[in-house]
Order: sequence, then structure tokens, then C-alpha cells
Amino acid sequence: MPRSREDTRQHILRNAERLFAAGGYDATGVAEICRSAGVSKGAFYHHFASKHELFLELLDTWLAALDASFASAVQQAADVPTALRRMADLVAEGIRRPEVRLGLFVEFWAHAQRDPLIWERAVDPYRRYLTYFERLIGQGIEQGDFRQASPRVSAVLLTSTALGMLMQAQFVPEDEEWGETLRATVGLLLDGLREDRQ
Amino acid sequence: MPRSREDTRQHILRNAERLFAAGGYDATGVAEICRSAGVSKGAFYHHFASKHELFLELLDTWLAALDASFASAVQQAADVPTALRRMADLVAEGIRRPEVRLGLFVEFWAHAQRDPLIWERAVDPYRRYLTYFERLIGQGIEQGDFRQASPRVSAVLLTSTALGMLMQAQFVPEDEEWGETLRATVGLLLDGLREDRQ
DNA sequence: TCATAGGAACCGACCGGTCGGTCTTGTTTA
DNA sequence: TAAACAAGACCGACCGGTCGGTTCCTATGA
Repeated sequence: MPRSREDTRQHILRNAERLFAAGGYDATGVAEICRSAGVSKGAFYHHFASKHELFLELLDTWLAALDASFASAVQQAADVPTALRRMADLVAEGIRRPEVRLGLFVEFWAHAQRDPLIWERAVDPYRRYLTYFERLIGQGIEQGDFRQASPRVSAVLLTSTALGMLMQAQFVPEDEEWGETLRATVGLLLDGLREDRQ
Repeated sequence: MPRSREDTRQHILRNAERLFAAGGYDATGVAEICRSAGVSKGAFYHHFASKHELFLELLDTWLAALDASFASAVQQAADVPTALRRMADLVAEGIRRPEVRLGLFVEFWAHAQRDPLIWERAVDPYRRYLTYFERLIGQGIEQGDFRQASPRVSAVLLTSTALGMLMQAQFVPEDEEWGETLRATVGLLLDGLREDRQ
């Protein structure tokens, strides 16, 4: 049983996360979150200003975790293709592990369309990733791992692949070995970018 | 002003479509749809059993339109690469034209996760498209346009690209010439698949 | 060591408002 | 005139959020 302030907060957050991922933001009531977390509504509103604010906090945490895992993946890689392959593995891991709450991803995306506050917080990281990939590919070209291709277009393609794969995996999680498919896909992409194809 | 039964139905449908795309399914009330369409609630429930059923009908219409436009695109193409390029153009057109209601796409996807009825209706076309792409690519390989690659993986990659691009375009519609980017992206993919790369 | 004060954590009945959906009544049309 | 269509007042359920009150923890001081 949670005792400290932070414990209770996290307990509520984790339960809300699970419920939002499973049933969606709108369909999940505050009462349901409270019931699931074993706290009262009073406790809930003691810790969070609103349901919406809790959602924003989940989004921030989620983005921060993404940042951290990507950053560590790139640091360990010697060259650009390896870095990209590692990132693909990370995405594959996200698909596989249920605690990553892939359901939240579509939920965030859908709400980002309507909610200016969510949009604001999400669009910035998105642009950053795009620019980041762009630079990474530019670097790959410089280092001779890739042929001359538009870094921007390649970056958008990479992002699309990751996004689209996440969406497909969520839609029909059972049929595919998504990890394998993702690895193969990135392989295909890298082939397309490679300088010295046979 | 609508006169016939079908006119009124379509009038309500088109208004609901617009509102759902802009504000989301949950946030759009039946009363709002009625106000926007200029009909009463009585009229609404005379034509539709429920809000949910209207949503399902929108989904069906949307999928049927997708089917039709894809089918005609492929028929006109002489070889597989051309067909794929045409499809990319179609997706690009969908991004550009506001009446296609891209917002509905994420809405459908998000609800497909939770709602068994929506899932059921959407997953089948999805599998069909995947199989269809798979066969198309297999055909491309046979005809010597593509090198030996896994048709399944390539099909998933193509689907991912389309999905991911739609999502990105919806997220930041202004910054990119998405049509151009999509064309370039598919070009890159076809390069990756091409047999006789220089 | 213990009495006590005060605030943080927590409780849950309750409120205003909204929503999807119903129902009665009136109107148009064939 | 019967059937289809449309109107909009109305209903009950539910939802996010509030509020007055209780419990628990800890710090203080004598």
C-alpha cells in the first residue's frame, strides 16, 4: 500500500496509464481510475488538478522515456547504420513489452489533433526527432555509409516506418513477429540507402 | 435544403463526418450534429439507430471509397512500380484535399482498438490490403522490376510508409509539401527494391 | 516521554451540467 | 387518410469536479 506522496501519485498514474491505454481517455472515468488505484476521489484531486492534467503528465513521462532510450541507443553505436538498427530494436521492444502501453500512443496522437496543450508538447519533440534523424542520415552520407539521398526525405521515411509499424502492430498484434518484420524492414531501408549495392 | 430521405441522411452524415474529423467522436454530441445539419433530434433518430451506428456507416463509406480509388489506380497502371507510384499519388491527394477528412482516419484507428464492431470491420480490409500489396510486389519480382526480397516484409513496409505519412501530415500539415515528400519516399523505396541499381 | 498542534493525505456524498436516447405531437406526402 | 418524416421537450445516467470533514504523520516544547 502506498504511503508517501510520491508513491500514491505514481500509483494513480500507473493505473490511469493502464486504463487509458486499454479503454481510451474519454471512456475512462476518474471514478474508475480511483477504484482501480484504490484511492478516493478526494485523494485523486488532492494529487492532480484535473483528469486532463494527469494525462499531460503521462505524456511528458512517456516522451522523456522515449528520449532517454533513444539517446542511450545512439551513444553506443559506432556508425549510423548500427544506430538505426538499434533504434529499430528499441521500437520492436516497445511493441513486444505490454508495460510500454502502446495504446497510449494512438491516444496521445488522436488528442494532439484537438487539444492545443497536447499538441504543443508533442509537436516539439516530433520536430526534434525529425531533425535528429535528418542529421544522422546526413552524417551517414558523409561517412560513406549511405549514397547521396535527401536526408530530409529519408528521415521522414524512417519516421513513417516506425509510426506505421507501431500502428499496425497495435491493430493486429498477434499475426506477425513484429520485431522480426521491423528488423527486416529497416534492413530493406538501409539497403535502399546503401552506397555500394551489388 | 434536403428533400428526399436519402438527401437528409447524407446531409446528416456529411455534417457528422466533418465534426468528427474536427473534434473527435466523443467530443461531438448528437445535438451538435443536429444543429450543424439543421435537423432535429427526432429527425436524427428517425434516420439512424444511434450515434454509434452512424459512425459505423461513415467507416464503411470511407473504406469503400478507399477501395474504389485504389482499384482504379491499379487497373490503369502498366507495371507494378507505376501502380505503386499512382497509389502514392492517391495518398498524397488524400492529404491535400480537406474533404477527405484525414482527421477521421486517426479517429477510426483509435476506436478500432476498443470497439469490437469497428475492429471487425476494419481489420478485414486491412489484411486484404496487406495481402494485396504482397501479391503486387511478388508480381513485380516475377516481372523483373524488383529484386528478390520478401514480399511480405515489403508490403508491411509500404503500408507503414503510407500510414506513418498520413499521421505525420495530420500532425504538422503546414511545414511540408507532403505530396512531394511522399513521391520522393516511394521513389526511395522502389530504389531499394529495384533489381538493376547502378 | 508524551501531549499537542498543525498540516498533509485522504474520504466519499454531493453538485451542476451534459450526453445519448425517448416520446409525444405535429406536419408533409403519396 | 395512413404512413413517413420531423420537431424538440424531456429523461435518466453519468461524468468531472467540489467540499466539509476525518485520519495520520511528524515536529515541537516542556
